[in-house]
Amino acid sequence: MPRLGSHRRRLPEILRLLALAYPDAHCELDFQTPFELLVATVLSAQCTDRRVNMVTSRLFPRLTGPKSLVEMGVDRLAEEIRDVGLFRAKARALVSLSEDLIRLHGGQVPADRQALEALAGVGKKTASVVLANAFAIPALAVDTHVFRVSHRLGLASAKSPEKTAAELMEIVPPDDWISFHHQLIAHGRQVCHARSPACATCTLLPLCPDGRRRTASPAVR
DNA sequence: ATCCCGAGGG
DNA sequence: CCCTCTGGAT
Repeated sequence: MPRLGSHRRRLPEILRLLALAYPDAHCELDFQTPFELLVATVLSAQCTDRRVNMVTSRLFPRLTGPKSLVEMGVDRLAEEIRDVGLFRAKARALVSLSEDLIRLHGGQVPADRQALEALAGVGKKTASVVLANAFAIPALAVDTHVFRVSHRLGLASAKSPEKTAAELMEIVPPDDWISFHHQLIAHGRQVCHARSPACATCTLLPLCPDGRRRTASPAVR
């Protein structure tokens, strides 16, 4: 069995195969404005995008901007978003977030990482999603899928999501960050599952150190 | 039981 | 670093 080269040699092929397998990978959250995406992303913690979209399809028609959420208040908002789980914490975060937007940015969502991460309830992950999908600014959010899949592919070795993001941004061209992010998530959801990855059907198997380990015949070890 | 594109607080 | 917040799907 031939050895796998360094990631620098494998990366272009990995990017090519991912683009081939997931040509339409994109943000699965429904939104019309940066503010709607920000709200949807906060709601998406520990919850499927499908469920977030069910909740926001009821919520968004009644929102004009952050002012609407402040006026709605934590308790009423919590009832509206109950189905996404963590609803009290998320309602509190969304109202504080809306107050921050009004106070600091005239109710507009800033297209700037530092400003985004300074908002209540917005961390690196949420900031990256908003930058990439609302403003088309290259960002590489490392969520649970990106972390797991990039490690299995041997593209990253850091133990924290932040350091993993740094490793990936070092080797992936900025123009590919957004699509790479969506493709790794699609792959993580559909094939490279946390528990038992479907290596047998994975088109990346020849390029994946972990997959080859998993599928190697026991006789040779 | 375990998982879902997290963030804040201790 | 660990815990908590939370409900629905599988």
